[in-house]
Amino acid sequence: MDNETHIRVRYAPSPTGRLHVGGVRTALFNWLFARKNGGTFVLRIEDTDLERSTEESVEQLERSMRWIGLDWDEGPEVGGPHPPYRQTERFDLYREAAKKLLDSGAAYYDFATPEELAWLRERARAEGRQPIYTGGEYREMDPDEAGERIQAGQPYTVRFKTPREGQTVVQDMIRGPVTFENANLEDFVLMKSTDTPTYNFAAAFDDAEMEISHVIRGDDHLSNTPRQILIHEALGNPLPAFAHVPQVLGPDKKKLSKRHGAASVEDFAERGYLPEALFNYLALLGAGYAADEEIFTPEELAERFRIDRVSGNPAILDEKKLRSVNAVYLRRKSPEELAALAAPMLVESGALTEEELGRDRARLANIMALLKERIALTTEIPDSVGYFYGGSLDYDEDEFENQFGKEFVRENFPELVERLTALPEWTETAIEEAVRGLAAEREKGARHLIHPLRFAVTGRTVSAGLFETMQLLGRERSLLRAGDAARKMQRLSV
RNA sequence: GGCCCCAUCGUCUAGAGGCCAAGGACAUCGCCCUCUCACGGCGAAAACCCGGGUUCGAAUCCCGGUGGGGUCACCA
Repeated sequence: MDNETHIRVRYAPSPTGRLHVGGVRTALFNWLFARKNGGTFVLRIEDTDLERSTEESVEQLERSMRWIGLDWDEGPEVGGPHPPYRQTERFDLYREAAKKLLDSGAAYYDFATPEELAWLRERARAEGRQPIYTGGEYREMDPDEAGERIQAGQPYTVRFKTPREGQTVVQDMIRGPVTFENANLEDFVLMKSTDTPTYNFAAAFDDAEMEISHVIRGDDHLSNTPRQILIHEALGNPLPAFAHVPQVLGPDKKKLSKRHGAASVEDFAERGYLPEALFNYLALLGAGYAADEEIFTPEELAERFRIDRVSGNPAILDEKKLRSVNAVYLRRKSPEELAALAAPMLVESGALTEEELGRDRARLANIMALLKERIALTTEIPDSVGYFYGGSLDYDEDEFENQFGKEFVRENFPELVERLTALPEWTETAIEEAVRGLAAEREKGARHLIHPLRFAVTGRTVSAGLFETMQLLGRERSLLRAGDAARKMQRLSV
C-alpha cells in the first residue's frame, strides 16, 4: 500500500478518570474509519498533566476499550513504529521540537509570571476587552537577553508567536471549512515552566511524528485546531485532515455526566449493558447510518461507516433505546452463553453456590432460555432467576392474601396440590393437564388456579409460562412451595 | 460576553430544490396473541425553530433572529 495515502488515525485520551462514553464514541469512530479503509488505529496516552493523570486510569481506560471491543494496532502494550505511545515518555522529543521553533523564531521565551498574566486578564476584563496575550516585551526580546535571564534562573514558558493578522482555516470533514481570525488567538504556551509540553504542542507534534492522516476527535477541540495547524505549519509538517465529532449529551442537553446515572463505560457495564450493545448503540448515535436497520455487527458498522455522514449535532443519549438494543442482544444469545453470563452473578448474589451450579449447568441454560425474552439488562438476572433455586419462599403478606383470600382458591387449592403430588411424571404437559382438569371440573377458568399457583411456587405475580416454569423448578421444590402456601392459606383469617 | 459549531416527531435519524399531504427505529398509547409478564403481529398519535429572501417550486440554497452546544488556563 502507498505509504503517502495510508490511513492512520488515533484516539488520544488523557488518563484522568473513567472512560466517558463520549470518548469511546470518538474512539469508535476512529476505529470504524480505520477498519473501513484498511487503515491503522493508534492509541496514544496523553498524560502530560502530571497532576491529574494516574496509572490506574490508564489501566482502566485500556480495560474499557478492550471490553467494548476496540483493539488498537499501535500503542501501549502492542507497540509500533513510533514509540513510545505515552507522552510522558516523549518529553525529549517535545523539547527538541520547541528548540527548533525557538531557533526559527516561530516561538519565544516568555518571562511573564502567573500573577502578571492574571492581572493582565483582569484588566482586560475590566476594560471590556478580550484577554488576548501577545507576549508584550518578550515577544521580540533579544535572544541574548533571554539567555541571560534563563542563566539567572528566571522561570519562563515557551510561547508560540501567533500571527497577528490573517486567518487560519480548519478544513473539517464533517463541517466544511471553519475560519478563525488569527487576531483572536493569543500567543499560547508550548512548553510550561516545568519544561514539559502543553496539550496543543504535544498533540500536534505527535500527530505529525506518528504520521496521523486523519484527526477524528471531540468537537470540544475544534477551537484548538487552528493553534495546532499553526504549529504544524511552523514545524513544516504536512497537515492531517480533521473531523470534529459532537459530544454526547444527557436528556437535559447537558454534557452527559455521572449525575445522569451513568457516563463512563464502566458505569454502563455495571448497570447491566452488554459490550456489543453499547458498541452498536454508540456507533449508531449521530453517525448518520441509514435508518432502516439498527442492529449491526462491528464489521457491518465498519463497512457502512462514512465520516462525512456523521452529524454535526450534539447527540442525546437515550437510555431507553440503549436498553432496547441491549435486550435484542440478550435475546440473541444462546442459552449456554446466557448461563455463562448468569452463573457468576448468581453465585455473587448468593442464590446458589459454586457446587450447586457445577452440578446442574444444563438446567441453568434451560432457565435462561425461558427468561431471556423477559430481561433487558444483565443486572436483572439474579432477581429473575433466584426463585429457581433454594427452598421455601417468603411471601408478601398483602399479595398472598390477595391471591389466596378468594373462596374458590381456598376451597380448591388443597385438592390441586394433592393432584400435583400424585402426578406420575413431572412434565409440563402433565402439570398443565392437572391444573386445567381441576378447573374444568369445577367449571371455572384455569386462570383462577394458575395465578395463585404461580404465586405459590415463584413468590411473584409475573413469570414465564407457569407450566414450563414448574417443570424447570422441579417436582420437589414446586410441591414444597405449593404445600407451604396451602398451609399458610389455612391460617388466613376469613 | 468574544470566538466557533449546530437546528426534521420526546430521542436517534431518512431526506442532498419537485418522488414529502415528510419515511424508519426506540419510547408512548390502543388492539390481537395469551395463565401473568415479556416476545411477536397490527394500528394510532407525534416533527421540518421563527422571519425574510432566491426560485415556477424549499425541510432541502442564502441572510437575519431565536434556541442549544462547545471554547476562551503554564487542563486536556
